[in-house]
Amino acid sequence: MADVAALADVSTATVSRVLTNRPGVGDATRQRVLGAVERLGYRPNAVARSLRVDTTHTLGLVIGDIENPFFTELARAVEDAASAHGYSLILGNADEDAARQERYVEVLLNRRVDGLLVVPAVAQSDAIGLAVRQHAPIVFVDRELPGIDVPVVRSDGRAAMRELVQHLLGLGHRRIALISGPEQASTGMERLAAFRETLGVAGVPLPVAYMRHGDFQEASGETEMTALLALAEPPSAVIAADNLMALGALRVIRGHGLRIPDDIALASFDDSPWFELLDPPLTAIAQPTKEIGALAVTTLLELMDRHTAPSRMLACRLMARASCGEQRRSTERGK
Amino acid sequence: MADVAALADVSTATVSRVLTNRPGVGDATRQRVLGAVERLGYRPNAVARSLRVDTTHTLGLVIGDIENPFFTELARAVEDAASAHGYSLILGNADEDAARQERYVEVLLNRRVDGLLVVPAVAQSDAIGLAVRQHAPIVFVDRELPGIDVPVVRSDGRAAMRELVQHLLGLGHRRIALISGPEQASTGMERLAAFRETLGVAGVPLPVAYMRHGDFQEASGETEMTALLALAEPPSAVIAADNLMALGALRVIRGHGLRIPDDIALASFDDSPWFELLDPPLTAIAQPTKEIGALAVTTLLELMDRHTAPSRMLACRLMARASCGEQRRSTERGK
DNA sequence: CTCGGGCTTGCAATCGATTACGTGACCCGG
DNA sequence: CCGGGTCACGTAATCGATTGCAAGCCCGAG
Repeated sequence: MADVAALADVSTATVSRVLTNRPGVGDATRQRVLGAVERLGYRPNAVARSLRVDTTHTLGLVIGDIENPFFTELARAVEDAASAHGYSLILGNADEDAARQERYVEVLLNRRVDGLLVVPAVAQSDAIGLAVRQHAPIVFVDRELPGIDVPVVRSDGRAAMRELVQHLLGLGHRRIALISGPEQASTGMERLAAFRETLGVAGVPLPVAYMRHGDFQEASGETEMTALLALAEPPSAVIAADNLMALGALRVIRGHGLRIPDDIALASFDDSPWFELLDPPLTAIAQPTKEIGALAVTTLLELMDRHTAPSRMLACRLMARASCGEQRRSTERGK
Repeated sequence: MADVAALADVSTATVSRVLTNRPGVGDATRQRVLGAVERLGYRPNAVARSLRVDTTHTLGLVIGDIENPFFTELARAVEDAASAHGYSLILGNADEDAARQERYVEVLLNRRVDGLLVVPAVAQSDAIGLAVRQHAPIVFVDRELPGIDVPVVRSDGRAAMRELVQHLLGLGHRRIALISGPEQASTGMERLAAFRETLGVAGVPLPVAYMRHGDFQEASGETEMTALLALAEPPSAVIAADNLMALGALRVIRGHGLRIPDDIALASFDDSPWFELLDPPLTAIAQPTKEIGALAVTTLLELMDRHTAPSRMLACRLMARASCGEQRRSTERGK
């Protein structure tokens, strides 16, 4: 910057004023400065600027598992929204691991991100607790943490699960199993609770063996589906609490040579573009991922601005296809 | 930091030494400092540190289209590798748009990332050209830019395409079409060239109408496949140059009520976990995405360290499945 | 007792910007 | 011709760390 100033024969203060479009610089001087900038290929040092103005124009996003299409779509939506608001995004992948999550939260806060979006991977987090006490702007996405009071942006898994179960009941299923998420994940718990509740209200029995816990990974979908098929009385329908476990479950079903939906019905949380290309197309609950991401960013910006922001919940959509019986005309088509 | 120093009754210099694990601090003092850090919930300011030591421990990644599963997998691999080496990752999505790409490169360099990974989206880039002249450490991934001499890490699309075409020829196909990428993308061109060449060597005619240009997006796969089916003599086999276009093409094939592979065969660049769950499972060329990402990072680190690094090319693998005829025993399973 | 050397610690410059405040030039009305 | 106001620009402090240099201390050898 000093070089630019020297070449343009002004002070660094003036260079700064030109580069930040501040008034109080003569037109001639401005041109001279811009010329010098151009000639020298000068690059303002955003690090120094951040130090001085105490703002980095950067947001942080810590997600549970970047392998999971739901999270990658979320990351994309967040990146879009952030960039639209002039913010860069630093991405952290916790890999559903407590230590990695803590480390990332620390690192991002040390980097002085202006705000932090977190999909909490584990039930407890000292780092987040401390940060919240220090009034760091944090918003939870998709999941929440008990006892930590920050805005949450997520979809209504309870209503969605209820709708899906009723859909299955309506198709005549009475032996319905659920491959749920880990106990620590609030989303997993919520979906399980809604599942039990809806069956209970309908007076449909629910054997303990029909409630399985996976870890949101493909392998656990395989494991749990295998266990279900080994039961004396296997379920007639299975719900997977996320798309990776659905993928694993599907593999096992195919491996056993079973037919969908005649031998067993399958439905999944999280829709995917290729679900409708399967044979039969897979029934799924579509989360409004893009909206969640965009809303998470605006909520975070609001929190940064006003020091308070409301939690928000978005509705899911049931994409009823043929994988649960009674071929229905599916209503959706691409986008 | 001053607060910590005051509380521990030392100078900020000593606090710094303790926090960076430098020798020359007495044990008692060290403990006092750590205690003060703990009590105050002190967070070192990485921005200030970066300004002083002129290194941010951050890498930048600008990818073509975050919507594309290939790139998200790449991003994941890069994030993994970066984090393993102690670096954070700032992610930029150029959306296959020249202006956005330029903007991101500028922003990331202004942020003083220690190194930059770019999947060049367009044929020309002033920002990258300038940066390279200024000796910014940049590595290209997957694609390259003519006239700009930086290390490139990518897979061997030429050999892969050759193998795929020969596979199709071996299955008896003689009317083979290609839905390629845009002319600006080096990968698109390379795949097209290998396609023509292999057919030429085999003496198989290639109508101009069989060479279509998409833009790597799903919609263009639909468009081009529709055009191919409308030909007087439609191809017996179609290759899509990426998985999104394959998805679009598949939609159209299904929409026309055609059967794979009897009516038309389909193969794709970029494998996906769900390809083998389709009916019939889709033949694809699997790129070593994880390896590309990891190698890109190590290449970049090498470049940062030694100011020079070689380009590297990795081999693809043909996943021959049933979508091109003659059910073969596929050799792969999972990852 | 003195001196040198090793260890611990503090002082102060530095990284590259932003910005409050001050200063001089110029204009204009009275 | 003078006072005040406006405008353009420079001076220097500041953000929060790191680090070269020097100073103080303690200890043992001579």
